Amino acid sequence: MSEKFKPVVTENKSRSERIVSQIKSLMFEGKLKPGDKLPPERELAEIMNVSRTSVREAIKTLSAMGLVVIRKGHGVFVEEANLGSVINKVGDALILKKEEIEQLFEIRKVLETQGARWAAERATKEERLYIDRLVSEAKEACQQSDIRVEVITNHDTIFHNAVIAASHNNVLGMVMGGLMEALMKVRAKTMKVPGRVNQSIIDHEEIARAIMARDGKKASRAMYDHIESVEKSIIRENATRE
Amino acid sequence: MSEKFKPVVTENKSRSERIVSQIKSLMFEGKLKPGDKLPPERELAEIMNVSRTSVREAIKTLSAMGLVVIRKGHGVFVEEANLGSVINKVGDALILKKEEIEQLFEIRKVLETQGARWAAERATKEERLYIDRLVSEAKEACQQSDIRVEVITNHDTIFHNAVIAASHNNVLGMVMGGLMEALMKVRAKTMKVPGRVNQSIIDHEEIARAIMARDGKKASRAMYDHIESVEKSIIRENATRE
DNA sequence: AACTTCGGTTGGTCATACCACATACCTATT
DNA sequence: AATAGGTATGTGGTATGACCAACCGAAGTT
Repeated sequence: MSEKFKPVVTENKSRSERIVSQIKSLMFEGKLKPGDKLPPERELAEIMNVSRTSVREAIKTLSAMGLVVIRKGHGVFVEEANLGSVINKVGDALILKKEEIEQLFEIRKVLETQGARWAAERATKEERLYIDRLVSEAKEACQQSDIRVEVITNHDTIFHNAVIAASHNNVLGMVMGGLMEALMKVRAKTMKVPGRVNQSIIDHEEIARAIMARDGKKASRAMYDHIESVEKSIIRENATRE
Repeated sequence: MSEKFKPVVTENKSRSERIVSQIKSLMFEGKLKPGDKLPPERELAEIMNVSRTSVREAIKTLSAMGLVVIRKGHGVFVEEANLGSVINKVGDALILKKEEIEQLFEIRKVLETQGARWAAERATKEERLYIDRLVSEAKEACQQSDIRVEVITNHDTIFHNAVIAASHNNVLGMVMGGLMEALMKVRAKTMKVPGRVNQSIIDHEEIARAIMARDGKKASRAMYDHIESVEKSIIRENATRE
């Protein structure tokens, strides 16, 4: 039999894919709003006339895309499909090759530098005070002898997030969130470099001062220096192993 | 029973999740490179001592994240991890709020401006010539009367991608790919604004000239002006509706 | 030589059973 | 009556085993 007798409309989509687009459509049309609970898998399978397997695979896909959240024993719930939820998932998917770490820092220098500038220019009084307090607390905590690395790492994350938040650009926060998550594995090690902790605190102090003074240019510059300093530590660390 | 008697290591991960991170680790360590073929599902299930179901759900997740591509009758193959693929799949359901669009453009100004600068400084001769040729072609195509909007929109995407690619920072490419995907829907409309097409071509020409001349500062500035010009068109368009 | 056929590999779907977690309700002990 | 404990039920998670559908390549046919 020759080629041309094959069915014309192939309908290439698999069943689970069709379920995915169907549910996405419902969300787009507003018939499924954030917070809504999807019918149980078994029920959904019956309604759509497919096996539970297919339904599960569809839901698994939607979950990986961040459009729904699965809660064992409760059900499947619709998530808000905003830029954030999507980009946040990106961190999971991002795998950093060693040569990409350098490029990531290039981006950080650009984005966080600008973020610090915006923070200095736009932060409310509360935000500025909060940032300042963060640094003070870290400085104190740092003087205790039994200080653990996790605490500092944690502070570092909070500090950077606070600055980004004060920049009043949510998209920036989302992007940085994704990138930092990807960098996490690498960064945990960084703080162990001798002197790194103290240097970071000093750097943060400088940045905070600039933001308090609402000096965008200075904040930007301080952030740049800080990131470059951290970068050198990480690159050096990573060069030793492998 | 008091809190402290709970098991210390909860190991919350489900089996499929564990398989996902296991495979991701292999990719991170370079033991699975793009193009590599994963063992068949049945085999994988046996190796890992789990059911085929779990393996399939794991692969489904990896696929949704864009880390692998599934080819029926062939097998599962490792893909290069790019941020765009994730967002790409969410596509229709993504809704950009107006304020997010503004913030997105703020980020674009920062990132693409820097990207243009890097492109001017780092592009190879071939890359520079390619960018230049792109603009020439678009200019010609633009003079035809029966020119369709899609063609120009397409050129615009290709041009911006080419500049980013010439910046020699892959991470930047991934981030921008994701962001632009999110902006797509909005942008398709922009080109319909009277005069927008011609203005874009002129802008691109200016950027290309600066890159050809390896003038980072000029390229950066030209890109900034271009994006700001596009932004105004989009904001104006979007303000009219809703 | 060109085409067809067929068997094996691999992902896709189905049906069923059972496990693990969460909640609400009910029971029995105090 | 108050509370600890169990139990029924609803929900997602996993395991089997069977079969379907796309693909490839080798063997067979014209």
